[in-house]
Parts: sequence; structure tokens; C-alpha cells
Amino acid sequence: MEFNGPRSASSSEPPSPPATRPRERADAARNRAKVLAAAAKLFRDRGVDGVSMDAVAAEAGVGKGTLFRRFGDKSGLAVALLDERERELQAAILSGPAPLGPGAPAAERLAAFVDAYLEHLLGHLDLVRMSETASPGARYRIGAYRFWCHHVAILLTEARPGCDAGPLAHALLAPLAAEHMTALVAEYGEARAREAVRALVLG
Amino acid sequence: MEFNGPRSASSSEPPSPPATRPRERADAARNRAKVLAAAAKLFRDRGVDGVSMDAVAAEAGVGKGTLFRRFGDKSGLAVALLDERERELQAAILSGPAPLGPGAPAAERLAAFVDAYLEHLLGHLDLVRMSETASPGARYRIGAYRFWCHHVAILLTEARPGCDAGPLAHALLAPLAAEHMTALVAEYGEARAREAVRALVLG
DNA sequence: CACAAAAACGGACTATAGTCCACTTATGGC
DNA sequence: GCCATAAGTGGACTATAGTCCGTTTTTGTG
Repeated sequence: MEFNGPRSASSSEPPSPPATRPRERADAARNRAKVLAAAAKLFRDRGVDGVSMDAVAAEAGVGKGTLFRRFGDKSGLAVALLDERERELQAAILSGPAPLGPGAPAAERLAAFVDAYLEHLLGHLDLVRMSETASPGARYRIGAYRFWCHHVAILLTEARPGCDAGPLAHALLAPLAAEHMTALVAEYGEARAREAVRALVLG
Repeated sequence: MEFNGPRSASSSEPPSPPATRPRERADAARNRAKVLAAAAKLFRDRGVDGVSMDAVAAEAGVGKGTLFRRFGDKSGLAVALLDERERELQAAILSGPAPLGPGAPAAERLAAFVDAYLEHLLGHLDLVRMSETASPGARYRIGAYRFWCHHVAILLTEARPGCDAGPLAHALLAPLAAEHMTALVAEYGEARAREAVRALVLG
């Protein structure tokens, strides 16, 4: 990924505690907003495929270099657009009500996570697919993926003591990959796709 | 995929039973062989990534158009190179000795399949990855994938009567995707990656 | 305010997958 | 052997992701 500017993408941010990094320049912030707005509009109008990075740059009125400097690559742009929703889900996991949040037994939390993630995924399938497949191996480098993976590994350690939680968490998440769900939904529809994945993951 | 010439790619073929299709032209066969040899050589020398289709065409001494007409796209070239080994595995499944072949209980056949497929996959990880990721959704269109999927679905129907075998078979195969195994192996090594996938699939 | 360093900008440039089509060549019927 | 025709060929062309670097803008410091 490798962003340059400060991390937090979306909206507001607490008045910057004693300044960790230099703080984002005004023109940079302006352009980031322009790009995100332009990308959202184009994706809405023409669908996620069928929008080139050139088109986004043109619509935003910035140069290509700016676009790539800010978002790294196509996958990074998708990640930025998804950022806000994913933060919500992450917050619910870390400190929301059980069973998605802390407090319920691990097996129930896992089930709640799968359901919540499927909901999120099916709501933004194209965008997530773009974020995961724009460059090879992108999926496994995205911050959000690391988060889901870590969360599932912790639950597995609790639910199945003695299992090799790290790689098992990856394997459990594999059927939730956007490309896989896209194929599954296309062939069987949302309902059956959802159930099959739940059945496998919750075993 | 959409090949033009007759299906069977590799080596020998029974003297063509009463000619279904016109039969492949001599120059076409010659060029196919040249391309496959060139691709195998380049992949061996420089690794699967870092070889462009232009490079393959140049090494084979054919034009780009020929290359794409014959193999469709990069994914198709990889499929052709894997063809022979995959036929072996398919033959073993259809008519080899149990438990991989017919005769054993479904659960055992499933375990045998996963082990055999992992063996095949880990032996050709880069090439399979290229065949699955060269174009979006390629994995789910490859003939070999349809075969594995169908096989697993049949076994699931027998092993877990009443389950929705079609989509469940897809979900079971998801952790066996080349891109996923590549990430898993890079992070945990072959042994742990293998075990985690077995544990999930045979759960 | 003026200025220097740092950061950001933008568009020309490269690399590569995949398309198109005017031209060449093999093949099977006569 | 000759020819009509279907099949095959090759390379110029397009589209698109991503890089590079000389120029411009911001910022904060004296």
C-alpha cells in the first residue's frame, strides 16, 4: 500500500495530538477529497469496472501522478472509498454489543462476524473486489484484511485450543474473498452463496 | 477460454476417431509446440512473473496475434502448460486406485483429493497462480476447476446428504486457490499452510 | 514579509495485455 | 497438379496501470 500522507483517510480527526507527523498540506487534502468524490461518482454512474484511473484523474481535475501518489494504486483507491464502512465494522467488533463485540463465547462471536462481514461484502461487492484484485496479492496486504484475520485467529484460539490459529484464520477467510463470492453469487444467487459459506466456516 | 483448434493440447492423441472437427492444420500444430516450448523455457529461466507475452512470442518466433489466437490469453497459456499434469490427476480420480479413485467412502476420497491437489498445487504454484489470476474470474472458468468442483460436489452429496453441494463445493475449494496458498506459504511455510487447509476442508 | 526547504503537482513516458485485419499458407475436391 | 477457400499469421494499434521528474505550491522560520 504505502501511503505518504497521514493515515486517516475519511472525514474528521481529533485535533492531532502533539503532532506525530508534519500534518497534511492543504492542497493535498483538497485533492484527496476531489478524487474520492470523483471516484464515487464515476463508480456510481458507470460501475466499478469500466472506470479507468485516467478517467478518475480527469473527472477530479488532477494529474495522474497526484492520483497515484495519494492512493498508491487502484486497489488503494478502493480501500480509501471503503474505509469509513470498514471502520464502523471494526469498531463494532472491538467495542460494540455482543455477540459481534466482546462478551459472547468465541463460537458465537465468529458466527456474528461472518454474518456481519457477509452483509458488508455483499453490499459493496464490486468495490471490495477491486480492492482485493487490482494487483496480485493485494488482498493479503490490505490493513482491513489483517484486522479480520487477526480477529478470527484470536477467536479460534479460544474456540479450538491447540489449533494452528494463524493459518487457519486465513483459510477460514478464503471463501469470503470478493472474487470467490462474486463467482458464487453469479452461479447460485445471494441466499445460497451466503448459506454455503456460513456452513463451511461455522462447520 | 475459447480455443479454436481441437481440444487436446499435449503430446499424443489416438489416431483421431472419425474426425469430429476439421483437424488442426500442420503449421498451427507446429506453432503451438514452438510456443509451449518457448514459454516453458522462459518460465524456467526467469520465473513465471517477469515473462511478458511479447517475450514468449519473440522467443517462439511467432507473432503476437498467433499467440493470442491459440491460447486466448495469459491464463490460457498457463492452462495449456499445466494440461498434462492435470489430466493425470483427473484420470486418477476417475479410474485410479482408491481412495483417490472410486471405491472408498466419500469422506476418504475427499481427503485423498485434497492431499493430491495440494501436492499438485504446491509443485506448480506460480503456474497455477498465473492460470487463475491472469484475468478477473479466470479461476472459475477453467475447465480443470469445473472438474474439481464437480467431483467435490458429488462426494459432498454422498458424505453429507441434504447439504447444498454445489455452492459448498466452491467454498471448500476456496482455500485451495493459488493466490491464497501463495500468501499462506509465504507467511507460514508449506507444512503449516498445508495442515491448516486440510483441517478446514476435512473439518 | 521574504525566503528556503519540503511536499505536492501533473503530464509525458514506459510496459504490457489484448484486438484487428490485410496478407499468406495449408488442405481437400476436381 | 491446380484452385477455391477456410484457417492461420504477424505486427501495427489500442487501452490502461503505473513511473519519473522538472515545475509549482505550501509552510514555517528569521
